[in-house]
Amino acid sequence: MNKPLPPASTSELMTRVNDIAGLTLGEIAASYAFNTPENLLREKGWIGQLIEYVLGATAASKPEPDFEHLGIELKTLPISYSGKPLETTYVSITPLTNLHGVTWQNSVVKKKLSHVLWLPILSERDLAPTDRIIGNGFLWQPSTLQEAQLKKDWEELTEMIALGNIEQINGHFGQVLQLRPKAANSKALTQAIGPNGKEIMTLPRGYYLKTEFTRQILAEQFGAG
DNA sequence: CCGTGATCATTT
DNA sequence: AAATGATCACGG
Repeated sequence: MNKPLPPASTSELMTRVNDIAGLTLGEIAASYAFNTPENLLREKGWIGQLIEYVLGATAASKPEPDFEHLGIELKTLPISYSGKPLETTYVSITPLTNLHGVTWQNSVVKKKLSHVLWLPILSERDLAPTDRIIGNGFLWQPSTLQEAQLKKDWEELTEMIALGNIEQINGHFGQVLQLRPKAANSKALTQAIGPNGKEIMTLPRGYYLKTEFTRQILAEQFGAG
């Protein structure tokens, strides 16, 4: 099977999304000769990469929306049998230096989350990757309230980073957006601002959406209860 | 090392 | 069980 081309329009993209709903990852992987691992221990991003391929995403490994010409970011969302998110959702790497002039409006987080294609995947751990089931994908843009929540957390976290307090931040900061390590391992280091503006080296961090936030997005789309 | 794709594993 | 911290693969 040839590599899928980028969808020409949003409606074509959503047609493809609807076409794969209900299929297992094993079924679509077989269609595209995509290797399927026994587990995700060593290929944690496999599901996202498979879906990107099948839908014709273009911006792999680039800090751009997955569908550049459509301005849409693709996020797979692992869900439980009861339809709740199983994991937080990675958004982007966290800038730790050169924060002068950075605002919510021009932030990478706002840019990334401005238009998202959520694709729930029934992904309980007792299901092998090949047996996991693709759900109903949908387009989403943050509501006024959601954006206000994101903005508040982002501004608080960014201020702490800019004031040299990165080492005080842990995963419990933020109502909907949190900061957590995002690195190869705990020995990876990157430059950051320390106390008194002194340069320090610290673990690279990423922005993540908490599960309660994505649970609400699913509830709005599919109905609570 | 950075940034993409995330989930695993341990702690609470 | 849920939340936080640690980790895996890959292209550049």
